[in-house]
Amino acid sequence: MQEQSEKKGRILIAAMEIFGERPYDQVRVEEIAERAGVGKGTIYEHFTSKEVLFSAILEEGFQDYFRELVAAATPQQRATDKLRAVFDRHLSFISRHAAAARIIIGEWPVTRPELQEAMLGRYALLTGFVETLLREGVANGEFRPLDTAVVAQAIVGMFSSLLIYILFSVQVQEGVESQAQKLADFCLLGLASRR
Amino acid sequence: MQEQSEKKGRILIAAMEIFGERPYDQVRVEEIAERAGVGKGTIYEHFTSKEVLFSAILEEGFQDYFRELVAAATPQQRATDKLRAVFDRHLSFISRHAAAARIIIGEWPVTRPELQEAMLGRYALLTGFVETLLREGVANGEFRPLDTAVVAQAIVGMFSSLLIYILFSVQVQEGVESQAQKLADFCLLGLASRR
DNA sequence: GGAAATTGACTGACCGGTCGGTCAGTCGGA
DNA sequence: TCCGACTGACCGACCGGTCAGTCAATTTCC
Repeated sequence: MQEQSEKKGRILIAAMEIFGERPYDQVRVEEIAERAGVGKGTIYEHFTSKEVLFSAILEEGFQDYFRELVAAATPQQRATDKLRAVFDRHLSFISRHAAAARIIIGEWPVTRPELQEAMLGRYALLTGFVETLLREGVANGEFRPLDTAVVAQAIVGMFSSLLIYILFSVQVQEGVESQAQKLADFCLLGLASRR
Repeated sequence: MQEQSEKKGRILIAAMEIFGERPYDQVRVEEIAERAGVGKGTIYEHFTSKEVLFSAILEEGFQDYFRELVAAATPQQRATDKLRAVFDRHLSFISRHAAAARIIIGEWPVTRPELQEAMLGRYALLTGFVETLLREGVANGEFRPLDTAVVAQAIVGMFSSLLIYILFSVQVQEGVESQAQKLADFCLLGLASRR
């Protein structure tokens, strides 16, 4: 039977959902198997351990996320627009993939030691990406001169505030889009070169 | 023996340290007992379960943190200075109490379901506090009119970026203080009322 | 002496990972 | 065309290790 990869996909999806719901130790492998409609043994056919499965999810989820952000920025001309588009896309991603987002973005500071290095690599990739946008803006005069590294980190930090907003719909009445736009506005004001 | 509370304190400290080092399930109660110089049973004299101990830490840690922020803001006159002082104090706190910070700030989006409500309460308290500073600034004209709720969340998000910076000393050469100052600058620029 | 505090050996639940068995599908030979 | 030996994906009952939490024994202090 050629279901192999199809089942592997189902396992990944189920695992993503469940790991997104509660922390690692509260997730039973058997439960993932059930949700994936698969025997427990089958999971070990594809992943050598629970932890390997978890880190596969992390990697896959992050790749999807990162790809989307990059794609959102690419078509734009001005750095300002790129940044705005990235904010939008970030928001859109976490709305569509709340579970994934919680894992790949929410776990930055908390990860298990074994995965820390990989996590930091991804974090650096993300801030690096934002930083290139900032540099671009500074280079062409859209933004004031600034410490791009620091601000890039700040922006990534704002991303996680949007994450929390989405996950828990913390107070605040209006829609989410306006939330993201306001964040972007606030951010861009801090960047703008005009006095 | 009246050591009760003294031992309880040692337990809390040890637990804080260890829970700060790695995730919940990788922490053995016995290990906490050892580090606290106490028998395992004694822990159960003070806390009915591992989870209760964990949530006690969360609460205690957050209270300390929050108190410090409030205290830092109080003596200042202008909202701008208050905000700056809060940034400083936040940084100072996470430098001094990395383990605690990792738990109380780093775990926002990831918490175990049972503790979620409490976590959200704390999160609301924190953003609420920042928001009052913003409102104050807006009221006396230091800041432009803005959606204080949104920006408050953004600022709390920036706090977590500083946390990651401290925890992992991600790239960036210069000292941490300047890091915090630059964040505050960036932030205040986005707030300033002057055109 | 004894009440209170402390302890750590012990127990039982729990769950990650294994492994022998099943069975659908394949294919060479009759 | 049919058969049956073979393959390997799939499964879930089971095993063994790991702790959280208990409690009888011990120590501490009055």
